[in-house]
Amino acid sequence: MRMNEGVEWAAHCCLMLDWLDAGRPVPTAKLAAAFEVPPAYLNKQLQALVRAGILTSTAGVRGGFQLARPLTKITMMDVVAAIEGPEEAFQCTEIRQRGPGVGTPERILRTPCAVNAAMRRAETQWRKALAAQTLADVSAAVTRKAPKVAEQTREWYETA
Amino acid sequence: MRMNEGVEWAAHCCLMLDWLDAGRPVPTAKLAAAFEVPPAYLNKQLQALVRAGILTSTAGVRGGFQLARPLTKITMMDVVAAIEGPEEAFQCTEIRQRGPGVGTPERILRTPCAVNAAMRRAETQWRKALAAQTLADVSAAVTRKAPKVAEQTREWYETA
DNA sequence: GTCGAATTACTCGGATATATAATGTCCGAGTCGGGCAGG
DNA sequence: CCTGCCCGACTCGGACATTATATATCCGAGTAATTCGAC
Repeated sequence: MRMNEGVEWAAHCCLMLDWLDAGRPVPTAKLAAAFEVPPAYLNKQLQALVRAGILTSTAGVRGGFQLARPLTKITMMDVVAAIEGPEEAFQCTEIRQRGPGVGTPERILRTPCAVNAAMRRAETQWRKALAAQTLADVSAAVTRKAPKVAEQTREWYETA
Repeated sequence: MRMNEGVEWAAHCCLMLDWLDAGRPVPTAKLAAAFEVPPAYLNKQLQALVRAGILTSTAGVRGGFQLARPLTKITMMDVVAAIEGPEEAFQCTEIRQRGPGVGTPERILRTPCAVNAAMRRAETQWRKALAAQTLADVSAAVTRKAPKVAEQTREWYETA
């Protein structure tokens, strides 16, 4: 069970877009250069963020990606869901009711699978923790340790 | 990010081993028949449970698998860790420090990655929720809805 | 009848294929900006 | 000098390879029960 690498990329890209505060779209190539990741593959992840409504995309010469809303309105859960999809990590296949059954199918279907319930309980905690943290919180944590990060990022962006 | 199907199998097998209360090892073939899953592949998952110290295995004619300790001493976290391995789902690759850097490497290495920290916080909640639930709890939840499950399971096992 | 050793069938365990998903690449459609001609 | 149109380059977007992981299978090593023979 490994999470897609794209989640990390997506989160960092959102932060960078906020720090740049470019006022205009930032192309994939710039972001890819900043993190040394394959541009085309990063583009694919950014597309997913657009579909999720986190970013907006602009085509054409000075095109690229922009934040669709402020970081305070984007949770870690939003980012993860955008890249990983909405489905749960644990997928109950109801093996309990297969085979030379224990109990009648009817009764089994009425009661939920306890293993599944336990898994969902844990996963709900995970999702709640992710939803409780906005990208603004994360950005603030970075700024606390490295106050000049936004300024330095802008500086690099304008020179490169 | 999908969890291995083997986790579901492993959890249900542990429950069944407890319900059977056979007093002797139960072979893979029986468990596989009960759930209609590929025997050889199930065997692989059970091996992982043995390596994790959740089950004990016995070779030979009347061999098979047994619980190494009571269900009260086995948490959902144990089962997940046995199948999925110990590593975290989110793996920080430190992309922030790659590329035409923002800030000096030295300073960056001193401060932890805030994105990673946020992810770990969520994942810790998940792990805590899993560790808080023992298989005994899960078994109790099943028994509450279907009190005869253990009896029926034994009955099936002895006839088949 | 009892004991012991060889045999045999059964089971685990890991090495080996196959299917599926994640990662990475490529090319076309669309669009914005700039250049150029005409007024 | 200003305005409108055309051209071209840039960017996104999705279709297409490639690699890694999960799923599934197979066969050998080892063991315990059973059988057979000897005492």
